[in-house]
Amino acid sequence: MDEKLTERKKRVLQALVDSYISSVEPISSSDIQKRYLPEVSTATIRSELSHLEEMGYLIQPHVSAGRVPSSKAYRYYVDNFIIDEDIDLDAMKEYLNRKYDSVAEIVKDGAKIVSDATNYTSLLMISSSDTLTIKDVKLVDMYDGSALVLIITDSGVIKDKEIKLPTSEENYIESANTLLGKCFAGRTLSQILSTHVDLDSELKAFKQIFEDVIDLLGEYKKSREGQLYVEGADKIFDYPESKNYDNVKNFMTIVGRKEKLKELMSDDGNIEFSVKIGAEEGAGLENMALVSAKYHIKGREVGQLGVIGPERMDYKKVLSVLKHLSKLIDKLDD
Amino acid sequence: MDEKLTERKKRVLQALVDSYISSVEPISSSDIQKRYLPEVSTATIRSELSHLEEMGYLIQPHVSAGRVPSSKAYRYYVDNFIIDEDIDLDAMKEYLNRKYDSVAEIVKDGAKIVSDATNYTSLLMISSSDTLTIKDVKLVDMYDGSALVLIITDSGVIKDKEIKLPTSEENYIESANTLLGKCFAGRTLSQILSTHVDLDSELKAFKQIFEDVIDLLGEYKKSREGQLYVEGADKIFDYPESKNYDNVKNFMTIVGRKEKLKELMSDDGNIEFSVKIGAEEGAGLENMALVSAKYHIKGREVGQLGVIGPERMDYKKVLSVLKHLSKLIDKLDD
DNA sequence: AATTAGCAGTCGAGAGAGGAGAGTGCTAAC
DNA sequence: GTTAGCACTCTCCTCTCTCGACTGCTAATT
Repeated sequence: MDEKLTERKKRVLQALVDSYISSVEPISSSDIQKRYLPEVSTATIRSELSHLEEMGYLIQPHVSAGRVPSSKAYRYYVDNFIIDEDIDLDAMKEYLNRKYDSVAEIVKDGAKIVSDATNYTSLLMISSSDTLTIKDVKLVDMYDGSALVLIITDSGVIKDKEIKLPTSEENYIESANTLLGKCFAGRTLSQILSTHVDLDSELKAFKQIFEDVIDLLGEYKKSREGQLYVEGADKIFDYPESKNYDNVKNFMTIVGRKEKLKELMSDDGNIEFSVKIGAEEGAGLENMALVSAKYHIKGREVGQLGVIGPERMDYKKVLSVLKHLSKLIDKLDD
Repeated sequence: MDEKLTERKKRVLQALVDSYISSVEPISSSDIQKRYLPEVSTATIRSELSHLEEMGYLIQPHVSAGRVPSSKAYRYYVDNFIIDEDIDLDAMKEYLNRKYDSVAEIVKDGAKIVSDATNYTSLLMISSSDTLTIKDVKLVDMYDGSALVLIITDSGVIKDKEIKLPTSEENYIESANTLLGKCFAGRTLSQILSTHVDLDSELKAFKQIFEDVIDLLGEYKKSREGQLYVEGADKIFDYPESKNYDNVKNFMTIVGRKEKLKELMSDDGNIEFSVKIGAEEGAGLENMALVSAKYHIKGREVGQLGVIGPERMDYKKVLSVLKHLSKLIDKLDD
C-alpha cells in the first residue's frame, strides 16, 4: 500500500497538501517553490508534480491550473505526515479546561465539544449494548396488583415497566426476585437474548414474568442499538467547499443518512482511530472525509466520536481533539 | 390585521399563491388568467396585481417579471384560504395505516413520520416536565449498603441512581420509603423544586436522602427540558429554493440552532397550531416557514411536532399531517 | 542523468455586446 | 370599470474577446 516515494517527492506532496489545506486553491509549482522548496527550480518541481500526477496522487483541474490532492494523497498524508508527536495535546487540554468545568460535562456534551473544538460537524455514536452485563433483575411491588420490573446493569437501571402480577400470593414477588436474579445476573444482554430459556415445569408460574423481562431486554437493545447524534451540521458553511451546490447536497444527504454513518463508523474491527477519505473503499464520501475514534469508560467500549467534513480537513487538529478527548474520557471514574 | 380585500382581489391572491407554490416561478397576469380567471382580461388582473403589490402582498423581482408572494401574502393565505374541510384527513390516515403497524410506532417515530409524510424537515420537541406528577418515590435495597432511588411518575420511572445508605439499620429503608412517599407523592416536578423543604429536626437522619432525591429531580428536569429532534434536514434539497446558496445556509443554520427553534416552537400561549412565516414578528425565518402543533397524550401536553421548510410550502398538506397525527396521538391509551 | 531557463500553448475567468423573450404600465377607447 | 394595444424595461443567454496563470517541452548547462 505504502508506495515508495523519493524523499523529494514526499516533500513536494506534503507541501502541496499543506498548501491546499490552507488555501483551498489549486497549487502551482511556484507556490511550492516559494514557500517550501526554494532550493530547486519550478521546472524541477513541475516534473515532480507531473510524476506524482501519473501515480495518482494529484489531479489537475485543467491544463493551465495548478494541482489539487486526490483522495490517495490525503490518505498518504494522514498515514505518513501526521505523527503523534505533532499533535498538540496540551493546547487541546487547555482549551477544554478553559471551556468546561468538569469531565462529566465533557462526556455528556461530547458531540458539541468536538464540533466546537474542531469547527467541523461531529458525530457521536453509542455502541450497541451487546456486552452490557445484567447485575440483577428486580420486581418492586406497587401494592395494586402490579409490579415494576427493574433491570439493573453495570451502567444503571435501563428499563422499567409495570406488569400485572398473575397472583397476589404473599411471597410471589420474593420468589420471583430470587429466580430472576439467578437466571439473569452476571450475563450479558446478547447472551440472554440468544439463548432460549426452558423453565422447569414446576416454575411455570413465573413463565409470564420471564417472558416479559426478556421482551423488555429486547426492546431496550433495539432502542439503544447504535444511536447516532449529529452536531453542527451547518459548520460546512464555514468552508469554501460549500460554495459548490453538489458538495453541500452530498454532505447534508450523508449526514442525514444515519444508517450509512453508523456503518461507516463501526466497521473496522479493532482500530482505535479510523480515517475514511473520499470515495475510497466504497465509502461514498466524495469530497468528504470522516475521522472517528472509539472511546471507553472504565475499559468498556461505550461509543465512538467522529468528525465529518471536507476531504481537505485539518486532520492534525481533528485527530488531536479526538485523541485527547478519548484519553480524557477513558480516565474517567465518575 | 385582516385587511378587507374585494372578492376578486382575494381570488387573484389565492390564485397567485397557489400557482407560485407549485411552480416556484414569478407568476404573470396571463398565468392567472389562463388557469384561474378566464372571465376577465389580463389588463384587469394586472391592475389588481399592482394594487395588491402596493398593499404589500406581492413582490416584483424586477419590472418585467411576474409577481411573487410576500410573507404577508402567505400569512393571508394560511389564515383565510386553508379551511379545515380542505384538509384531507382520510388520505393521511390511509397513508399512515399503510406505513405503520401500530400507533405506538407512530408516536415513537413521530419526527420521522412527519418528515416522510410531508417531505419537509420536521421538528419534535418534548415539553418541559413541569407538570409531571410524582406518584411515588421508592428506595430499593441493593443489599450492599446502598439503595437504588426510583422516582415513579405518571409517565414511568424517570431516574435511577444508587446512593449510599447512611446506616444499615434494619428498618431504615422502610421508614425512608414511607416518608418519601408522603413528601413527594402527588406533587408536580415544579412544585417540588420550587418549595424549600424543611425537615423536622427529628427526621434529620433522612436529610441526605431527601437532598439526593431533590437533586435527582433537578437533574432530570434539566436533562428533559425541551429536547429537540430534527429529522430530514436534507429534504430542503428536494426544493428549488435550495439552488440559492443563502437559502440553504440560512436554513441549515437555523436548523442547527436548537435554542432558537425551541423558542419559535414554544412561545404561543395556548394556540394548538402555530404558523410562523418569513421574517414576521422577528422570527428570523427569512424565506422559510415553521408550522407546529402541540400534542397530548391522555390530555397532558407532552410536546410539539413541527415542520420547517421553504416559505412557499404546501401548508395544506403540512397542516393536514400535523392535525391528523395530533388527533391520533391524543386518542392513544396504550 | 538531473536540473534549469525560456517560451509557446492551453485553458478558465471575466467583461462587454447584442438579441430574444417575457411581462409590465400606460393610454385611449368602449 | 374594463379592455386592447403598444412601447418600454429588464433578465437571460450566447458569443466573442482579452488577460493572466500555469503548464509542458526543448535545448542548454552542470
